[in-house]
Amino acid sequence: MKLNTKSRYAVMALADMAVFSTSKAVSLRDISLRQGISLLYLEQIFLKLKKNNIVKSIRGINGGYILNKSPKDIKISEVLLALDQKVKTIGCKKDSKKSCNGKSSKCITHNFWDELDLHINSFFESKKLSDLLKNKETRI
Amino acid sequence: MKLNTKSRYAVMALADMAVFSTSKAVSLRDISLRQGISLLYLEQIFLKLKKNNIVKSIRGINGGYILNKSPKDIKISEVLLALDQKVKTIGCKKDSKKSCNGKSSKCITHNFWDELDLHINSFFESKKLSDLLKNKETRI
DNA sequence: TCAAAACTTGACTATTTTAGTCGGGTATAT
DNA sequence: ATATACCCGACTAAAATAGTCAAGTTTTGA
Repeated sequence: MKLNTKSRYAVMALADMAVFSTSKAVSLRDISLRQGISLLYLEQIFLKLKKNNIVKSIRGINGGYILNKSPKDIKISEVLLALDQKVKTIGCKKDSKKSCNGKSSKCITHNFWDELDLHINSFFESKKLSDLLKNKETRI
Repeated sequence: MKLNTKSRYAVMALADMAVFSTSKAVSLRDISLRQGISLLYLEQIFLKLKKNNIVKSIRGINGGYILNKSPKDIKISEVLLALDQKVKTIGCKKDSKKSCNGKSSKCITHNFWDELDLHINSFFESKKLSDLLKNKETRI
C-alpha cells in the first residue's frame, strides 16, 4: 500500500512554499532545486493544484505560485483530492449493482474496508499543511 | 493508495474459513467457489499464510486448510505481513544514508509520513479476524 | 522592444507493479 | 491405485506509475 509520488511531491512542494514564502511567488524552479523534484513533474502537479484553487499562479519573470490560503487552512485531504488521490484502499464499489468480486451482495469483508478507508481519510482530514511544519528543526 | 488484491483476498478467505469451519479443513476449492477467487491465485496466497503459521494444511482427499488460531487471536496486521504488505506509504527510507529524495537529511514531510504509517498500522494491529464477522448479516 | 523567465497543456513512453496463469510436482484418504 | 488437494517456482499480459517532451503563452526587466 503505497502513496504515489505525485501526492507526496505535492505535499512536499506546498510545505516548501509555506516555509519559504506565503506572500511572494515561489518559482517551480526553486522548489525543484530545493526539494530535488523534477521541474517538468512539478509543472504537472501544480497544474492540478491550481485547478483546485490550492495555489494561484503569477506569470512572467519573477512569477511563480502562491498559496491561496494560509497553511493552517489547507487540509492535506484537499491536496490529495486535487491529485485524484481519493483514498479507496480496495476495489469494491460501494454502490454498484455487481459490487464485490462479481457477487451480487456485499462481500464478507466489505464493511471492514470501508472502515479502513474512513480511518485513513479522517487522518488526512484532520491534518493541515501547518501541522507539517511544527517541528521542522533542520529540515530542507 | 490501494491495497492489493492478494491482501484483500487473504483476509476474505480467512474470514470465509472462520465462518464455515474453525475445526475441519476447508478446501481452497470451496473458498474459491464461495468467494469468487481464482483457485490458482488462492494457492499462491495460502502458501504464504501457511509459511507464516496463520493456517495449517492437511493434504490428500478431504484435505484443506485450518486456522491455526482462534479468529479472535488473528490480527489483520499479521495477515498483511504474511503477504509482504508492510504498510509503508511512501518511499522515504528511514535509516538509509541517502534517505529522502536523494537528499542527505530527512525531508520536510518525513515525520508526517511516518505518522501516517503509524496511524494505518495501528488500525491493522487493533483489528482481529473475529472483528470482521461481527455484523455479517446476510453476507457470503 | 525583445529576450528570458516562468507558467500551460496535451501527448508520449519506459519502467515497474500487479494480478494473475501454467506446469509439473507430492502427499494421503478411501 | 487413483482422485483430490496441497506445493512451488517460473512466467506473462495488462495496468499503473513516474516521469519526459514538444510546443506553446504571458509577463517583466533591461
